[in-house]
Amino acid sequence: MAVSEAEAVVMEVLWHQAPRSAEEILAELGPRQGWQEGTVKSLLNRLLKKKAVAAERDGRRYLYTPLLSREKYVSQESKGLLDRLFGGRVAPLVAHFSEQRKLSKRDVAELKKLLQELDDEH
Amino acid sequence: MAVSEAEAVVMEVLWHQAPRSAEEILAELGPRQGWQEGTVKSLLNRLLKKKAVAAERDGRRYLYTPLLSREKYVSQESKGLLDRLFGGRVAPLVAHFSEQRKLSKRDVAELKKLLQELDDEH
DNA sequence: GGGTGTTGTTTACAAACGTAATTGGATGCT
DNA sequence: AGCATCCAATTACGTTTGTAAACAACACCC
Repeated sequence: MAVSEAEAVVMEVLWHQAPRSAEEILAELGPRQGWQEGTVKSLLNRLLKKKAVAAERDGRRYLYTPLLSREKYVSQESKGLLDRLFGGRVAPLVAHFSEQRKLSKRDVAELKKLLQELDDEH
Repeated sequence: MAVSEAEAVVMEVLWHQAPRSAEEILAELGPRQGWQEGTVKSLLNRLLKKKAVAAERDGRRYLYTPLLSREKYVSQESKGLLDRLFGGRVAPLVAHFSEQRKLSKRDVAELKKLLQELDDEH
């Protein structure tokens, strides 16, 4: 089953560092998202049910670890958008951002380097 | 309010050609999506409520036209993904696809051309 | 050993979504 | 005028999502 947007926020915390307790996650997300304890607990349980995280007992509490990798999640999301909106092709996506003036100097430089490196792998 | 995924499928039909009647839309989506008449009608009504399409009477029926442009929709969706997953920057997105081997020869060629043209506008 | 705190589990509830059936109003046929 | 037909509008219903409160289990202190 799909990881929802709010759930993904919790995943980000775990991708950044794991394993972590619910309390630690709340400490980070409470302020940032204005979430209550119950909210984080619920999201963690849904993620457990979806097999996106694992819980390992640590005394009175649990420590949570991602089972779904960020790479995999990002791939799914990105491919979804690419397929739905750009016919599955990357160049039109970039062209879109270019037209929207969303390409920074830095982006352009990095893209050139990337393409260069692709060439170099002969 | 946000246009949902199923609603976006209807929008695609209208972006491709408009104005169109509910019947025409159903003729296209019924087979492709396995949707019943009521489904398409409901989606059209939700899109009306969200001001994403307009309806103009044509005798006994309505003709629907997009109010939300595809450009705008694509921009919102793309920016959302970019911000959520790639820190709002394009180069990491492309790098991701590159790592996933999702860059075709054609993509690479087009990207080079695009970057070239960006340079040319001095 | 009974209250108190701490952490996890279950339940709640409104909004959005996917999917559709039902109802209702206008049009036309007989 | 009465009935069938064709659309659109309303209502329905199960699921997912966002957000959280209520409840339960266990450990600790006095």
